Amino acid sequence: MADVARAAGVSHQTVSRVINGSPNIRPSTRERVESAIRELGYRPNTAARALVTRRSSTIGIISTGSGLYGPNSIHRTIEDAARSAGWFAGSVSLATVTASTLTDAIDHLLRQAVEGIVMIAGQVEALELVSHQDFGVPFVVVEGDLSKATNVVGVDQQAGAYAATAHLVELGHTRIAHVRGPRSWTEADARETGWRDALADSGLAPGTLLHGDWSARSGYAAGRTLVADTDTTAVFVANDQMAIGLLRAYHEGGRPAPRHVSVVGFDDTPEAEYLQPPLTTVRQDFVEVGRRAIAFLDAGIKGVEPHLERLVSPDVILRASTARPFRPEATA
Amino acid sequence: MADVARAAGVSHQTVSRVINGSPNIRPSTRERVESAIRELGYRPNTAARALVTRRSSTIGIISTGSGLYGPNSIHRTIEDAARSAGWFAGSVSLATVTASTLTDAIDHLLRQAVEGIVMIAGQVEALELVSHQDFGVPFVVVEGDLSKATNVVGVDQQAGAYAATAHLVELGHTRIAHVRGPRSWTEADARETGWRDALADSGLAPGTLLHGDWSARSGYAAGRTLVADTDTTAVFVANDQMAIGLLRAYHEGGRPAPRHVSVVGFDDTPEAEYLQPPLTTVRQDFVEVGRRAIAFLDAGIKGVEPHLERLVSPDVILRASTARPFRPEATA
DNA sequence: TTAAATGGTGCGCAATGCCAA
DNA sequence: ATTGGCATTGCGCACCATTTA
Repeated sequence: MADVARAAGVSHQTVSRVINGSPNIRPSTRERVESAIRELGYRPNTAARALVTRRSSTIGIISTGSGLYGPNSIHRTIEDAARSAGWFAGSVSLATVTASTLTDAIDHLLRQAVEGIVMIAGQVEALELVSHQDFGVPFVVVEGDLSKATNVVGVDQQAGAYAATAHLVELGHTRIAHVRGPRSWTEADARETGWRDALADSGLAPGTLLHGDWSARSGYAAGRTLVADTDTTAVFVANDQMAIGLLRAYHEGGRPAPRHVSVVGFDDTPEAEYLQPPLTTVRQDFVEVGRRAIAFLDAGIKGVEPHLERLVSPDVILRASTARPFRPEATA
Repeated sequence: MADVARAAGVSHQTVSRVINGSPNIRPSTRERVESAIRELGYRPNTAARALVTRRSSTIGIISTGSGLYGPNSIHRTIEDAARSAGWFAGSVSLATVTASTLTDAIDHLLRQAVEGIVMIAGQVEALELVSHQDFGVPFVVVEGDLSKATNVVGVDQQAGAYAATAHLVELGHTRIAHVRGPRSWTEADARETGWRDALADSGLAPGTLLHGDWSARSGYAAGRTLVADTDTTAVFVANDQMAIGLLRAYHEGGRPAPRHVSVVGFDDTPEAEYLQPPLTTVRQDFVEVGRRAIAFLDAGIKGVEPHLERLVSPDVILRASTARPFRPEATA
């Protein structure tokens, strides 16, 4: 900075003013300083600035559930939203979520003096661990459960599940099963609740409930079980990956969708449209979720109230994996 | 730090020595200082340290091709490897790669005084843009082309494609088509070359070559074209997502795999095993790629020669989407 | 006594904010 | 209304002083 000041014939202080857009600078001076900056290829030293301002302009992102479509997509959009808002985003991806890995991750970020943390996690353990602590910086949880933590931003899972189930009901299905996500995920709980509520509101009894782990493998296992139950004519699966496995199990079992079973997924992964059959699923607007996560964090850091809804509403995307129930007696 | 020194009854210098693991500290003193650190919840100020050491301990990751399985997976493993190696990883995800978005991204990172940059990009434009410049910090390209840039780490795409094609040849296929990735991606080029070489080495003429864009949609389009050509009995598809679309097109066309066509993908996404039929594909060891990327960056930063292979060898995973060619005349 | 081990002092890193010119 | 000077931020290093074997 001293070099720039010398080149422009001003004090280093004036250079600082130009950089920070102070209003009280004569245009000619500003011009001189700016051209000196350009010529010298000068870049302000972030460390020095952080030291004196006590602001790092950095936020941390903790992401869990790597490999899954949803968390991954959200991670990207949050990074992007952070950069647009002028933050430097540092991230930590956790393969497994335990008290110790999570604590380490938070510690890693806090050491870097992040001004806020966004955690993408739906596991109950993670939520409980962070909700009882104060890290000294704003903390926003994405895809968690509103009832389990305070600063949550995400998609209205329950509404999405409700709409997906309602779609199956409208088609005329009366025995609608659900393959849910793992026990410890709040999203899995919310989707199950949506399914349950939609059935109750239609006067239907809950169908079979099976547990998966989000993987195609577990969806396949669930499908193997369900395919034997010919009373069940529709399945709401908690994510697209499991739906892939389930579709295959039904196909193998000689009862392919949508003729023998209607299937709805959740996520709308890019390939959902090209599965056999194309998958009816629930689309979540991850870009909007990312934007809101950063908006909430921003508000927390600035200490103001954010005026934004916490939950984004998802949409059901209709495709060929759902149809009216097949009634052998009707066609016979 | 002054507080810690006071609490432990030593000078701030001694505290600094303890934190940085200086050998010349009496165990009892070290113990006193450490407990003071714990009690006060003291965390060294990264900015101050960076200022004086002129080292940020931060590296930058630029990732392109978000949404694709490969780049996403690699991103995670690099982040993880970086943290294990003591680096703070900041990342920038680029939705589109142009000279300006890439320059912005690099600038964003350089402003944070990153000590090195890892770029996950296979697009020729990106490689060309960075290979003619010196950013003042080590720069490693992941998944690029060894011939296009110097510091490249990745999977041996060509070998993987060669093995995949050779597998089809061994099964007895003689007309083997290829659905490649977009024109501007070096990985797409390498996979095409591997396909071409394997055919040439077997004395076979190249089959039909179609271009896709990595999406299931484009694979579906390619499949619609290929399914009409009954001479082609096998297709090597440059990634699993396109293979999904292609499988569907063949299914719709009444020529399902593996009976009428053998299909090999590339990536081994988690759901590949549960497609209809389960997809034979090429698995890449992303964890190893991430580790090596950081190892190379580390070496570059320390100014030493890395003693590691740049390319990781992939494996062909055999599943049900490939089989011996179907010969109507033989069964008739 | 010498040599090794340990602790203390003050400066400088690169920026910003306040106050004075 | 502009511009400059001085103090300040938290830490590490060079250097010096002191204790211990």
